[in-house]
Amino acid sequence: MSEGVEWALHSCVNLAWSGPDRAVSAARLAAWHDLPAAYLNKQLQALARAGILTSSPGPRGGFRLARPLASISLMDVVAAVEGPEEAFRCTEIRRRGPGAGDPAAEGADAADCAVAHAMTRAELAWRRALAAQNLDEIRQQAEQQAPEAAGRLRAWLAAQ
Amino acid sequence: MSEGVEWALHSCVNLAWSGPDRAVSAARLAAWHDLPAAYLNKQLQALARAGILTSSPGPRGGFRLARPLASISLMDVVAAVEGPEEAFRCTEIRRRGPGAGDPAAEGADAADCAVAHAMTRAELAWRRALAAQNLDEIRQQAEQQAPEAAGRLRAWLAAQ
DNA sequence: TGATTCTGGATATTTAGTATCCAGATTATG
DNA sequence: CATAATCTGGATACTAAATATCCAGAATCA
Repeated sequence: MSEGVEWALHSCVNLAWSGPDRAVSAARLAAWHDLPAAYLNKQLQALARAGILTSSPGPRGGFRLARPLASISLMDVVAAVEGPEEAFRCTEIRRRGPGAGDPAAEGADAADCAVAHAMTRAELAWRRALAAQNLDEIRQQAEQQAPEAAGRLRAWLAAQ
Repeated sequence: MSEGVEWALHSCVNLAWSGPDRAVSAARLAAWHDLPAAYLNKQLQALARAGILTSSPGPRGGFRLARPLASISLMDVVAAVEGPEEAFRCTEIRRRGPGAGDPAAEGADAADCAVAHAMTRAELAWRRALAAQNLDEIRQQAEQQAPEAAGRLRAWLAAQ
């Protein structure tokens, strides 16, 4: 799993803390946690393409949340950053070499590989668990641990 | 997820099909599905270190299952091949840059990052789903789809 | 004794992830 | 209108991890 997921999740919470009326540039979001600005910008673009953020160019431009945190699941963010591919990808080794069965008997509509089927089932459990958690829950827990976090971010943004 | 997981799962089922009394060399297991022998050997070594397979050198040597398929879960194999690290690893970006809170206030025993906590919860669901499935279930499903698979493998091994 | 095979380390190759840079388009501000 | 700030997307470079090969040593069987 790429680091971009961690950056994206924190950035979304930071955007919520920064308030609904201001856009925050990729450069400032990156500086807040000392991340590479140009690379974080790529992740934020992916979030914007996925409809999680909106973006606007120009002075006073930047990124902001496209919808309330409570309506953004971890799955939404992971899918936006990591893409649609499954972590386990079946390469159909059972169809290669002497172990490959009779191609005619199996045909194009052969049943799914039992190994791939089992791995996919586990991955679905992971996706369900991601979809069951939303960013507002994360924000609440983070605020319990550090109630001053939102205020510090807003103060720092105002001073930039 | 590395391809080694797919190879390892298929190889375990193939070892079950090859019968309990014979060891199969890495070279033959690899040839059966046209895999790189030396590299598959590395995965099999990992399975042996994890107690899933046993290995013996010399002529008539090779790998065999250390215990019944039904007592080997997908989680066992994935852990053996992929290692103990979590797919999502928290790099604690919240502690870097201006966004880092007062280090004294947080200290060494600071609460877990809310983002990491949520991602870990999803990963636990994945692990549970892997642990809930064993290799014998996979073998049974594969035999339903291709009842002749075990016989073909044994015949091919005998001809080697 | 010789052939077979695992073991583990060293090394090379390939791919994916990380990171930077730039030219173009858009927009706020003075 | 001119300037500066910012996103967009492509091109490119760098780094780390996965993939793959090779070899010397030890164990084992015939």
